[in-house]
Amino acid sequence: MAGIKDVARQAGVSVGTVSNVINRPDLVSEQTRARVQAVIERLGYVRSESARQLRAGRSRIVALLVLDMGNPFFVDVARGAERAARQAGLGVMVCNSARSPSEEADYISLFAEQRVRGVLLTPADPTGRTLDALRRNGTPFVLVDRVAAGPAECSVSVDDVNGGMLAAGHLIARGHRSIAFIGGPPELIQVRDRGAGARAALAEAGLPPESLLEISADGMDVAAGRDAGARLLGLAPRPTAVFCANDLLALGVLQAMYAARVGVPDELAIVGYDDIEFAAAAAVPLTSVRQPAAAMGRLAAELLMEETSGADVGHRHRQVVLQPELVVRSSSLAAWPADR
Amino acid sequence: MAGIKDVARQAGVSVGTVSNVINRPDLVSEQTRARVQAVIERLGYVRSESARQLRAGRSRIVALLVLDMGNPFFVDVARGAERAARQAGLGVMVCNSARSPSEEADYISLFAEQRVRGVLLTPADPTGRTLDALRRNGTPFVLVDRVAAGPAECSVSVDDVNGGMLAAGHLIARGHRSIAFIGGPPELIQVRDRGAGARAALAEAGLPPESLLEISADGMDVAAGRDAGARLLGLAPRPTAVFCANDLLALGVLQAMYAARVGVPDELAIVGYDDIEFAAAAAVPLTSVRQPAAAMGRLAAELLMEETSGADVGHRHRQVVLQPELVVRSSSLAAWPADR
DNA sequence: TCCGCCGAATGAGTCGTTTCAAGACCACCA
DNA sequence: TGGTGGTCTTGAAACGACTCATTCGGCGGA
Repeated sequence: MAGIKDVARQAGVSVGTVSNVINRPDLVSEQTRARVQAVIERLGYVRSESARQLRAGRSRIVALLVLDMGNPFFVDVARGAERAARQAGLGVMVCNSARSPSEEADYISLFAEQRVRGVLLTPADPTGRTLDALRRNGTPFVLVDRVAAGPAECSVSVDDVNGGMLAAGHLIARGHRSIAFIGGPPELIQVRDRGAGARAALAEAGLPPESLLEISADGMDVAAGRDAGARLLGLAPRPTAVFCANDLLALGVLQAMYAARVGVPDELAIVGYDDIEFAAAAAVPLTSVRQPAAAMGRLAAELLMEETSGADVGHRHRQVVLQPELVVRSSSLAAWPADR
Repeated sequence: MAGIKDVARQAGVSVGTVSNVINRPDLVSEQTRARVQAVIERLGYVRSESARQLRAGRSRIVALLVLDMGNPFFVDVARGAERAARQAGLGVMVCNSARSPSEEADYISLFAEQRVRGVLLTPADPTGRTLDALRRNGTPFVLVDRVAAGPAECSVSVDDVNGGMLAAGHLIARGHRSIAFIGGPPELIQVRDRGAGARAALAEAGLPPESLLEISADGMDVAAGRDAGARLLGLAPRPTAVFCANDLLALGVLQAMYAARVGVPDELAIVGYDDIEFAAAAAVPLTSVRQPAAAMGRLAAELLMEETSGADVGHRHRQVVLQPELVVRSSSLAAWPADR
């Protein structure tokens, strides 16, 4: 494979000049530039990124380490981050820790070897060892979908309490007075926050706390939702609406209702959370709370680039909190409450 | 950041010895090794991948360029490829061309700059310019989910004709004698092959060709499926079963049936294709034809590594064709045909 | 003719690692 | 004592591009 020296020799100039043709064309005379360009084309010369990096001391790559590549949410985060990085001439390397602390640690050391510009991540390791490793070797990072522990670190997250308020508020506005909240394992902060938001919405509307019936699912997947839906069906005065902490739970509930021939939304309104791609594809398109995933990715990348840009003036570590958005579809639009 | 020279100085040995401690520990005496290791730990030394690459002339990274990161199929391909590459000590860089030939071309030149070990890709550019670029600069590649044009190239693909046979054969075995096939735009080879498989299954069962009613959707998404489902509902003797070229189409049909209160599977059986993650999460869990996505990724990576391994002995370019698998769920299991 | 200036081109030095021929040291045997 | 073999260690030469102080050549003005 042709190197810069081959180009220089064939064009009859020095390597320095070839380098200038590529990186600072204004320093080179018109005709020299044309001649060198021609040789570059002819030889199919491609510069070696590793040599550039070695010289520059750091790479032009930002790492993005997500919890689950299969989750459309993170795919959107990746898209947002990629776009922002591209505009700044940086590449994004997307990696998947699959919620495994050991894979996460593997990737972190890979990143260190690669001398990446910085890391955007949602940590999988609850002990925080991952972040310590980054801090130790001085790799800049931005937390995604988590709030930073202290003011010396950047993070971008979403306001889950408000998300819960949006969902429950919508159901209340549609006339529902008895609402179930299907949450997953209560140790997940996100689930707790969404429930808290729902309670706040009830209180704000002047409804008694008993109007919200909390059902705890033993997971955050479709099967758990199906189980919870079955339990819901067994209740004597059945709630007229259900708010699920997650779209998968909502899809599970929908399955249970279909099997029991309970009409959605007329006999039971459903609101999910996350607005995953298939929320709109469900048998009854699902009303859901959308997280601004692409914006998170973009902001995270921008914070990182601000921190690592040459212009050292004034990067303040920030903890950005974004607001979710309610996407209304058929599953919460029963005809009757509007009629009353 | 500490370099190998700092380690050497502090440990009182030469850089060569430090390198040996890291890469060929058996050449170094026990006590020297321990001393050097201690210094490495203390200084937090991390070797620079770019310097290694520069020396080695090529990187330890395999690129995977997929059509659509949002598609669970490709996520599985990525997982398979990643696992195989990991075992061989290589990293995988997953990139998303989003079906755009220009983005694809951008990535190809990025890969060239990075001197990647090889590329696994599903080309987005129908003109084949992408592959020419790879051939020109001698980057080894393996086609994924496409059949190679000639015997001088590797590919891993899936037998779509057989997939169509499996789907239609299943419906025939369940007693259906009038089946609709909802295909997407006919210029897609995959769609044509799946339809051809379905026709072959009918012929094999001795049914007349009219038993298969072909409906062409103007897309491969849920909306197109909903439209096709509406058209299906308008038919006078309505088929008792439908085979969709894609799970998204099938979900769209399911939506249309739910809205029209046509029972699935009792009044209409549905079979999809791809077995995407949400096939099982649909209101009626969807029978579907699963593509061995992870196996494709693994095999593609293995073919590439065989080609690029130092052991030059006998890599024959191969075109591997894998077989799909039918996953039966509720959407095709009506009670009645079994009873007859 | 000499000086100074300017744009253009040069080429040596540098980045951090791996590799490899050569050297140092020791033990053993003849 | 000299030779031989073996184990460790060394130091210098790559790898390919970028940078920057230096040089070159030409030109105008004194």
